[in-house]
Amino acid sequence: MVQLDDLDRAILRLLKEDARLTISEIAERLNRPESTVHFRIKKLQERGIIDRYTIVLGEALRPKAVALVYIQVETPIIEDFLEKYINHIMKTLSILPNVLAVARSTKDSLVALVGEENEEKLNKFIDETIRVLPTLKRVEVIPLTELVKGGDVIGFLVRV
Amino acid sequence: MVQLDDLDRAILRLLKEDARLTISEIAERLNRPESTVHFRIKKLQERGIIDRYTIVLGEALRPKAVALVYIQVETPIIEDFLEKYINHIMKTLSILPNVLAVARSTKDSLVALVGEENEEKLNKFIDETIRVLPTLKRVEVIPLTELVKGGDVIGFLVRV
DNA sequence: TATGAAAGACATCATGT
DNA sequence: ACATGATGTCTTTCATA
Repeated sequence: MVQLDDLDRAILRLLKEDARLTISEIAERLNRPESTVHFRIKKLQERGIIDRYTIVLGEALRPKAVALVYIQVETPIIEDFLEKYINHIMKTLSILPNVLAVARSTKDSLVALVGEENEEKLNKFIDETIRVLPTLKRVEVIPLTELVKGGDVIGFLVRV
Repeated sequence: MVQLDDLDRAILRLLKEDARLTISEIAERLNRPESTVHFRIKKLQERGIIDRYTIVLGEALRPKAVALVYIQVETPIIEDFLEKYINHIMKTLSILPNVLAVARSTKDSLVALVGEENEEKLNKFIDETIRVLPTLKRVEVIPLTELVKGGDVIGFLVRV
């Protein structure tokens, strides 16, 4: 369904590294004419393969302590309530600036990626904002001490 | 330590949404001269606050089924071995294209974000590549069914 | 640090091979 | 897919406040 040839992939890889490369620079590196590179990029954008261009923020603005928080809620008698309650928690967490990402997991659980300046503040946040939520069955905190792959994902997620 | 004024933040927010906005467009939206906006962006880059420019890949290239895999290894007698073994696992996983991110957690655990076309392939991958690793104490799979905040993080992480 | 103006570089598009 | 050229826009630099 998604047809990409070597040139498309090469262009995407270069833009992923540095989206500010000029068409002429890309053309030179790949030994292709500028007009071709321009045409390909235009198509990649139109096809939605390039979704958007963005910046990654540097260390200075990234939280130093991050953790995944797995939240499982108590299963009520009425299942419809569970759905609404989980959605409510997710929306509530999403608003907070130190909640970098929120994802639904199973029927009765969700995960949040949280960040703070340091460990103490992070734990304080988890204790005072998450653990206090009513009718939780389980809260599992998975600290992330070192990012090996996807190392700058925090710089991508953090807001200013 | 990081001094950002309102103008800096406004510029960063705009670039985060769309890093291809021209200086003149940004200048117009913020009612500032182009040269000022140019100067600020230059400084933000020099200070490393803007780390880099990149693209987010669209739905077509994103894995449809993603999950966090929490991996805890058996603690051996010799602690030095634990360290080396965990590093080895992390490096091994990092090479794989459907492993989107890898992070160290505690002394004896790590987390991987894995993605595949569909659920079956994802489970197959986890079973055949992760669960088979020797001396694991616990493997916890947390499927991510819906990303509420940070929704395009997969498009940021995925490689071509 | 901020600004205005000027010069050069660039993307974009049309046309044709 | 590639080449070329024309056009308007953008970035970058610099002098000045």
